[in-house]
Amino acid sequence: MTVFQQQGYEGATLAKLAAASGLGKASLYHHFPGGKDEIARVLMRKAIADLQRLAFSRLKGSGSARDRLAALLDGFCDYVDQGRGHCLLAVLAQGGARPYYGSEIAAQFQDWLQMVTAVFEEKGEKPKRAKRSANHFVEQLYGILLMSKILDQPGHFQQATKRLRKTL
Amino acid sequence: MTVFQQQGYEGATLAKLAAASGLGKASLYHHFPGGKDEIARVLMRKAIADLQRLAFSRLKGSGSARDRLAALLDGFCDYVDQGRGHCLLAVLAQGGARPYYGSEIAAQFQDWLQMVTAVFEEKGEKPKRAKRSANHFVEQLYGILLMSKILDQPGHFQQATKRLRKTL
DNA sequence: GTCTATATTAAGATAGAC
DNA sequence: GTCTATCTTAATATAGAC
Repeated sequence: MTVFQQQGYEGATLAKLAAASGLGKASLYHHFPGGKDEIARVLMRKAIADLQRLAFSRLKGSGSARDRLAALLDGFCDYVDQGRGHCLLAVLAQGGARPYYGSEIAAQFQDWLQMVTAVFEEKGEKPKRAKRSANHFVEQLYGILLMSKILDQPGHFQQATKRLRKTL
Repeated sequence: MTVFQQQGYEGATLAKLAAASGLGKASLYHHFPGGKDEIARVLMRKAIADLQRLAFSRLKGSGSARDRLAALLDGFCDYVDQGRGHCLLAVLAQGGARPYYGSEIAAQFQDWLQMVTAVFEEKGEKPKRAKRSANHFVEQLYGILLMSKILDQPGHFQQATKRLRKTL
């Protein structure tokens, strides 16, 4: 997972994957006969499951709408290791592998956006505005993550997510 | 430029660069003796110059602070071809090539953030708050761009930037 | 300046021993 | 289930003709 997150699909060579896993290349093919493509696909589904479990599932908790959005934000921070890590879904959706994995990722984000939209409606916003708020919220999560990578300043992610938390 | 934007550093092979440029591989080495690394570096500096010229330089215009921020936003939309293209700087800052190009990119974004901060101070915001506003603004630009890639819906970029324009 | 041809290395992938 | 060894292809890079 780390290799794909940091190096992207093309940069994640079997040699690096073998080294990172502690196995030989042939052993990787024993577990993943489909090779690199299968490894990436399994990791993509794991990333979806992780992000669902750590972040978006927390919208279904008890608590107020505001608290559940805050819980989602906290879960996202955990998922990306407080800005030190990446999101594999964002990585795969941007690079040359997008044609192979993009549609499944897009469909998942559409689901998640609907979940967030429902929470903003709960807060009293009308459907159209709730949808805009949901888009804005998720865009902020990924905007903060991306700018933290670009600026490469420890603390930027924490400051920006703290700022976002206040606006909820 | 397009090949690097779409395929990332590792995915941008010399064969693809040759095909896209209409030259043979050997001709690319005539113009760029340093090979792929030199091509990427030249393109990175061109991307900085383009983004400066199309977007951030417009903060220095006449007009109100609000109008100049809107001009920056419009310039950014042009730079990324209304969401259809990528930003090479974001691509290089995220992938495996980050150790080689990241510091120059980070320094440039620090400069740009300072320029945006100054405009928010002009709008009457105190230094601390102006810095937060500037961070938030640039994060939104890149958050919108990234989410447009993830969702892959024509129109999402336009809708989101229109929404952002209203909040200025 | 551009090309063909080629050298060299690394990548993805498989065979078969243990 | 893991390994060494190997195959095939593709990648970076260069030589040298035109």
